[in-house]
Amino acid sequence: MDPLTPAETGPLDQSEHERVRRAKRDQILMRGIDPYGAPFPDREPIAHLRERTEGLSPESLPDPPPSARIAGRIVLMRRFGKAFFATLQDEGERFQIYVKADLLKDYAIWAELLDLGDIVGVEGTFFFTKTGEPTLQIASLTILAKSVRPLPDKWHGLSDTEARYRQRYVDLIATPDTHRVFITRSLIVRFIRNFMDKEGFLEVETPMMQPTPGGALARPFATHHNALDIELFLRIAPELYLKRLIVGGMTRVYEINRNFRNEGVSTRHNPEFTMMEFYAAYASYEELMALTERLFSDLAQKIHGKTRIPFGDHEIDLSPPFRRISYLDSIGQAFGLAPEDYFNDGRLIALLQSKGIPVPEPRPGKPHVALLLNALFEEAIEPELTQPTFVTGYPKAISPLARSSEHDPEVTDRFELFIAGIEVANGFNELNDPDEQLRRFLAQQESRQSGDLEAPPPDYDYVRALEYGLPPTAGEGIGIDRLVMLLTNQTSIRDVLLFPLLRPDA
RNA sequence: GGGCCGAUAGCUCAAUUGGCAGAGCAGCUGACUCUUAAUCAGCGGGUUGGGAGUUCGAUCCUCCCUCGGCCCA
Repeated sequence: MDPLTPAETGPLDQSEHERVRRAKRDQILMRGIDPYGAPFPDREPIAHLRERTEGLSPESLPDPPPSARIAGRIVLMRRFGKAFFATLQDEGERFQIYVKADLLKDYAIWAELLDLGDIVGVEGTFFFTKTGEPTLQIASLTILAKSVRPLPDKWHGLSDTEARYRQRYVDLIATPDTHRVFITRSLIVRFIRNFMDKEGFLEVETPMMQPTPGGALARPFATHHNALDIELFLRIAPELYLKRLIVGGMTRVYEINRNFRNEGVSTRHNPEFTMMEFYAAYASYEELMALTERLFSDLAQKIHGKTRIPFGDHEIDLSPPFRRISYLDSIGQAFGLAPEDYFNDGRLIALLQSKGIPVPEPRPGKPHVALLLNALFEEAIEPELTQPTFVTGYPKAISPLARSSEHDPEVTDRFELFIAGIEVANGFNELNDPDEQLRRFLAQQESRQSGDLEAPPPDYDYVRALEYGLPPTAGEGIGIDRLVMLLTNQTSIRDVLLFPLLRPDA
C-alpha cells in the first residue's frame, strides 16, 4: 500500500504520532497480520464479565478459574520488559488484562506494536493480582483495529468543549461520564415509551416533511422534493397530524420524534430537538398535569432512586403534586394589578416603566398586550420557577390552538410546566370548533402577511378534519432533551445531544 | 444581533514589563515479568486559530476575520 499523499489526506493532518503509528501498522501488515481485523464473534461485554466475576475473591477462586473472551480499546498500558498490563474499554466499562511473554505467542510483536487506542480481542483466564485487581491473563490476542491517531491525555481527557462536540467519538472514548449521559438518555426514552404504553397510548409516526408546516409558532426549514417538484417543510410540530388521528378514532396517541425550528442556538435550544407529543380524547388538561407529575416522579425514581434530584446549584423535588400558579393572577399579585387591568395596555406600560423594565416594542402579528404581560412575567415570576410549577390560565392571545376556558373566555385551559426555570412541557385542551379554528388560522395568516414569519399558514385540510368532529381532547408536548438535561444534571442542551449543531469547521 | 471570555506541541495547561515559547501526559531510545495516572535514564516535537498594523523586536499591544463558551435579546 502506498502512503497517502498530502493531496489525498486533505484536511486530515498527520502529526509525528500519526506517522509513527502508521509505520507500526505497516509492520503489522508486513508480518502477514491484518491490522484491521476480521469480526470477533462471541465476545463477552466487559460489563457482563464484571457481573459474572463479582462475587469472587482470591481465596474463593474456582479451579480451573473462569475464562473469558473480551474485546475493547486499549486506554491504558503499562509495559515491563517481558510483560505488560493494559486496560481495555468496552461500552464505557474497563477491565485490566495481563500479557506475559511466556504465555503469548508473538508477545514481542504486540509489546512493540500496540498503542493506546488500538482495539483488540483477547482470550484468557481470570485471576486476581497481588493488589487484588480482577484481571484477565491473556493466552491469545488479535488486533481488530489499529488506531493511527493519538488519544487525549489519559488523565485529563478531552476538555475542549468544541472538540468534545465536533469529535463526539473522541469524547465518548475519553470521557466515561459522557457515555453514561447517553446511556441514561436511552433509558429515559425507553421508560417514557413504556409508561405511555401502560397508560393506554398508541405510539404513532407522522410526517416530518410537511407541505404545510403548523402546530407551533416558529420558522420552518424548507426543502424540495424533486420527483413531485413541490416545496416541503421540516415539521415544527406533529400536532395537527396527531389530532387528525384523534378525529379518525385513535383516542390516545403519542409520538416521540424530532422537530425542526429555524432559530438560534443556545444552552436550551438546538434547531432539531426531540419532543414527545401526546393527545387524549375526552380528557382534560388537568388529567395531563396529573399524568405528567406521575411520569416525572417515576422517572426520577428510576434514574436517581428518589424524587429529590440535583440540578446545577439546586435540588429539585419531583414528588407530586407540583405547585400550580395562574399566569395572569401571579402577575397581578406580584405587581398589585387588578384583574380588570390585566389587558389594559396603558396600565401595563406604566407599570413596566415604573419598575424600570424595558417596554417591548410592538411586533407584527403579536398582540402588544401579550408582549407586555410576558415582560412582566419574565421579570417577576420566571426567576421563581425553580421547583416544578404548572403555570395555567394563559391568555387566549398567546395560545392560538388552545380552547378557551368555560369560566373565562379571555384565558385558555392551558398549562406550561417549568422546572429549574426551564420550560419542559406545554399542554392544553384542544380547540375543536372548526369555524373558530379557521378564524384563528386566518388571523395568523394576516400576521404572516404583516411580517410575522413565525405565524404558520392556514392548514385547510386540518380544518376539514375538525369539521368531521374532533372529540374534546387534551394534548401535551414534553421537551425530551430538556427533560434529559434535568435528569442527568446537564445545564446545556448540547451535552444531551450526541451531535449538536455547530457551525462547520473553518 | 449585543456584551464578556477563550483559541499556544497529539491532549491538559504555563510563559513576569513587549526580549531565545516551556511543563506534565502522549511519542521515540534504553532498563524492568504484579502494574493500575507504573517507575527510572535520555531524546525529539510549535504557521502561538487566520490576516494586517505598531515596534529594533509581538504568544503578549491595536484592528479585521474565523470558530467556540457564558450571559443578554
